[in-house]
Amino acid sequence: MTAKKKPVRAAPQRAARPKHSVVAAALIDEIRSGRHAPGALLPSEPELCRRFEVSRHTIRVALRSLYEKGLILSRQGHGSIVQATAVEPRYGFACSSIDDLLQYAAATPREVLGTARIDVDPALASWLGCEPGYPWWEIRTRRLQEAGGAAIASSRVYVPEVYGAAVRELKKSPLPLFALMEARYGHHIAQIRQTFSVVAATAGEAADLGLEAGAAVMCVERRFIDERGGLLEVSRSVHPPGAFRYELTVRQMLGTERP
Amino acid sequence: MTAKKKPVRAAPQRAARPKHSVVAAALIDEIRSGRHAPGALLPSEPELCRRFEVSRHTIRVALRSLYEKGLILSRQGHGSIVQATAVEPRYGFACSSIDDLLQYAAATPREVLGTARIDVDPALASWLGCEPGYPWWEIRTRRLQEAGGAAIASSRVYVPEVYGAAVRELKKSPLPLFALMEARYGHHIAQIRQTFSVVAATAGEAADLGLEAGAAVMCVERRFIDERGGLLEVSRSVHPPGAFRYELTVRQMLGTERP
DNA sequence: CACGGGAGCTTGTCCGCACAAGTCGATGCA
DNA sequence: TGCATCGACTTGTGCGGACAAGCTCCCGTG
Repeated sequence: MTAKKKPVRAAPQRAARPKHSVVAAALIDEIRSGRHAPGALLPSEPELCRRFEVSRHTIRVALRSLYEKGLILSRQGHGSIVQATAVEPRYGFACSSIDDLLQYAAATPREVLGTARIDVDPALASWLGCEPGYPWWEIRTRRLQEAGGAAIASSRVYVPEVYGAAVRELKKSPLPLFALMEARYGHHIAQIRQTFSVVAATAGEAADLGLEAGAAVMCVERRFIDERGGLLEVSRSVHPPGAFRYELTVRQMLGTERP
Repeated sequence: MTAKKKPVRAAPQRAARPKHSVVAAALIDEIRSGRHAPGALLPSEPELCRRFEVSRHTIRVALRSLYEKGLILSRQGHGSIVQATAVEPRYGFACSSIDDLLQYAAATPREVLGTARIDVDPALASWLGCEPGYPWWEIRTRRLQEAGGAAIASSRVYVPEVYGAAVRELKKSPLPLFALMEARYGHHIAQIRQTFSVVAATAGEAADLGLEAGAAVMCVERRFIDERGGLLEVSRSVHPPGAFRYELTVRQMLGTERP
């Protein structure tokens, strides 16, 4: 055995941090300290190479990390523009399907109690967030724990009249309405606003659920909005106590780095 | 003038797509078609170099794009593991502070009704999601619409005994408990699990809120978890009907590419 | 003065090479 | 059998170079 084996690592306390990480940290610090103001250009890549005495490749890896943190934005032929002064810890969640998001009880059977073409009066229009006077569809549905079992949801769903074909399909398909609209009209949902609250059930809702009028129920209002900001669907579902739980796990989102 | 100027661009109809983009598209297609199953390893980078006849740099740019789409995950010394078979539109939401997330009514005054050091019995332990037998703190608080006004929230907050200093500070500071814990102990919150449901108020909660026992209330349970998976705080807040609304806007998230 | 075009800058793409660091199975010794 | 070690293989880091593509400004031409 020669003595050379095991490089010995003379200075184990050295963090041995990659250069690009050191450069990125330095640039983040400079931005936070105001040396590079938002809207201004960062020094060019060749200049940063000279300053930090690293290759352009290393600089680019560092800049990508700044980009992923939302601090800069690079444009070919122009430069890297400072976007924000600090990288804040961001909390959020992501899911890959709308069903996850809505926590749809796909297993529970849905009953379509009725569909009606209605003209939106001012009161309804203000709740829907649309202009009054136009025709919409109103669909009343109910969900049961199992077929013939207890009701766990009573919903009123409103969609503009033009989506009538999707509404007519609703009785034959187990899919949720937004899925039918997406499939038939190609408008895909870009945004969903959900509100959770406890309210007193209306007479109709109480009847659907087998409760006395005015009983406290969980009310979930949802607005589905397409990529142009147009309202696709508005729904109000109420659930009796104990029948509905909404779970939301939010985690700190780290930048998605892959050097 | 010589004739050499303007490279003429013999085939302008060529899309001139970057090679890394072509490689990425090919790999995405292969994954979607099932040629690379989820959990399996992608061919190694040198092998992809040979297959596509490009440099390793180009392969790595392509793989990064797959990573950012959530399709693969690379581990040094091991390889690139297929995570998902298709790049789906992802929905999510993000906010930059926990306060936004909790929609804290920072304006409403908080009343600390009492703090107690308790030993966690098995029933409580199972609800908290911790081991029984250890001492915890239980804090009872109430929030009022305005000083002297109607109660809009009654909470039971549980934290491990070691955070006693933060608990004692609670009466003097208007900050929420998790903020005190973060400030004093440096454990920052990595994950929050929230559950919304309608339940019957317990006798104590009903008394806090001025309702009759068993009244239906909105119940929000929150678990604060640190980066090592440890439980920092568990809380259960109940709100009378109409006093609490939780709003959640979720939008389609586009991938963040920077080539 | 309007405008086209080029110089000179920027970032984007792409190639080559080399070594470090991490994983995992095979090997061989106890 | 159990375990330490080695080596083959993987991705990560870092260097050098070159050219393409895009943006701005400036200058000369009409």
